[in-house]
Amino acid sequence: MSETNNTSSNFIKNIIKEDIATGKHDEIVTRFPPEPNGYLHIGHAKSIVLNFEIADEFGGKTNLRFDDTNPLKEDKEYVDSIKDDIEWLGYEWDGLKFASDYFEEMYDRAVLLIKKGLAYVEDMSQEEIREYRGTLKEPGKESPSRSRSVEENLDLFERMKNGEFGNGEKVLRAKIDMSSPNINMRDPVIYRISHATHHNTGDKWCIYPMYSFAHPLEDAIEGVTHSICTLEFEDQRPLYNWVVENCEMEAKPQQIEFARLNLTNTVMSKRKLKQFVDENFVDGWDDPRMPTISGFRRRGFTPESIKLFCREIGVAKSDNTVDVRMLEHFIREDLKLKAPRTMSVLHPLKVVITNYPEGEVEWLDADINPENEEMGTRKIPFSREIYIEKSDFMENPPKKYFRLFPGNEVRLKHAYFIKCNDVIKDENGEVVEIHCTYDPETKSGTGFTGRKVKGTLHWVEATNAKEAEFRLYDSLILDEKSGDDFLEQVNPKSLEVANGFVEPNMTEAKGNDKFQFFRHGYFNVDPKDTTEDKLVFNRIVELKSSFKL
RNA sequence: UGGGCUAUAGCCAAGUGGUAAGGCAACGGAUUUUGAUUCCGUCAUGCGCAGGUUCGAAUCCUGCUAGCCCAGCCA
Repeated sequence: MSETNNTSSNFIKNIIKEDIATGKHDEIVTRFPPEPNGYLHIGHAKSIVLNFEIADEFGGKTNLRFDDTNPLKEDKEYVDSIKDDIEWLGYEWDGLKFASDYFEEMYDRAVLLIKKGLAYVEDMSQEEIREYRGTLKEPGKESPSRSRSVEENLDLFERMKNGEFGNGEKVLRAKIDMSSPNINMRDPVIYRISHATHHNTGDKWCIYPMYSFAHPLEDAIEGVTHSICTLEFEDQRPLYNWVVENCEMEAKPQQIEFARLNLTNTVMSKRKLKQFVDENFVDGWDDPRMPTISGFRRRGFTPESIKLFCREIGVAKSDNTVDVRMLEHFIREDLKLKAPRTMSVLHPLKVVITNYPEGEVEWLDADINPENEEMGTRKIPFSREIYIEKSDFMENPPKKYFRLFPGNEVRLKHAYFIKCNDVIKDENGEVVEIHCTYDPETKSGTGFTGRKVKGTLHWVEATNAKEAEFRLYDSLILDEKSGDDFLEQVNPKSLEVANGFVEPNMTEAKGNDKFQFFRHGYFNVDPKDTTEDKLVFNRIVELKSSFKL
């Protein structure tokens, strides 16, 4: 993966370089630690790219570790989707781990803490614990349970494990400092009782470790050298270090926090995305409008484009909102040389070429990608009747309109010049057909230079055209400044469905094939809804355009 | 004075005492059988603000200001 080394440095790489230079570590170990309670999104991709490529760059390892310490929220379905998404991005993890693999050891470490007088079983209710915790500005109070003997704590904790108590009756707390200015240090809960079936360990356990206790242990057990997480965990770092230290872990992983990704016109929280799914604003977690990895995949984004984007946005500690147009830039960039060019008409308008012989069809040569000649050529039919784009004709055009209008001549891509002579309208005055004449002298490829035209139009020959559905996407969210009422910011026009035509050879297209439709943009064959008789195309991104009507 | 963190262009971001990289966006112009691509050019006398140290400060010091995070038996 040598493509990873062309990006500028960031503060995390600088820390690692320093750690290698000083001999603190010989080998770098990172991990990507998702909780299997939802689908991965583009923000996770930033973390995946960071963790995997940093280890790769410095010759280390990266584990995929599921942080499955809360059976109420987690599910194997998510484990599978997460693995799929990471593989699709093109990364291979070194170890496949589960926090639940370490439940036994975590339990032992908790017992160690109790023996050292650094943890105790709490009798108080959740409400009481909260009251005793104090507030942001006032210190907390010590619980009566805090002074329990080691023996009693040991006994109680074992009975917790054995299922003698119901949910919420007891918790295990670390004994740290109830008056700490950092609330995380005010005797945090490290084990709770939850009589629930775990996707991995079944009913073996009814007590589960909390994140703040489990995570540092998991990292230390795996020998993770740099535990990279997001900014909201910064306040937990003292607790993280406390756990590693007092549980007498051999490895001393270092937690480093970076700012999570925000995108304009996008919501990124799992809660909100889940709401879109549950309330049917979208078609599911992989709806092409969703910022999930699976949504981008179905939309037609390539792994490479997402990785290029993640490398380019950088890694820092300041809150940020990246312009989604930057992501769009990288998919255009990636597909430019890869995607075959083809012509499609999304909103058809029939054109009759009155001086072209009836019943005759000629097959024209067309290059598949003018920027990548190795892709070769294709044949496209041409005849007396074709379809052009509705927006490529105006009866009364404004200045600088280069397309078709009465009396004007334009080029049909790969074919001939045509000139508009007549406009046919229906009873409502709507244009339904255009009559043109063509000039045989102007055939593409013959080197005709007799006269010039300003516009070149795409088109599809009518009798051989294949019907297709086009899904034209716009952002799901109109304005990124959205609070709890973000549903009010939902774009009612995030999806427009058009029914039109594609070239006849497109019948061979398969799910996830990507094309550039001339003058429209890049499209992906929808892998779910495309059938033998109906092609469905998802618009990945439009071509840039300086044209304004 | 609860604690933690952040501040460099419209948006990201490098920069770690030697005179503001790069990308996106935008705007000019050339080429163009995609109003695309490509190419060329423009875009911070300035680094949240105010002082100070220094021959020299985005970088060091002092004091402010603004924004984000923290009171789950979630992660």
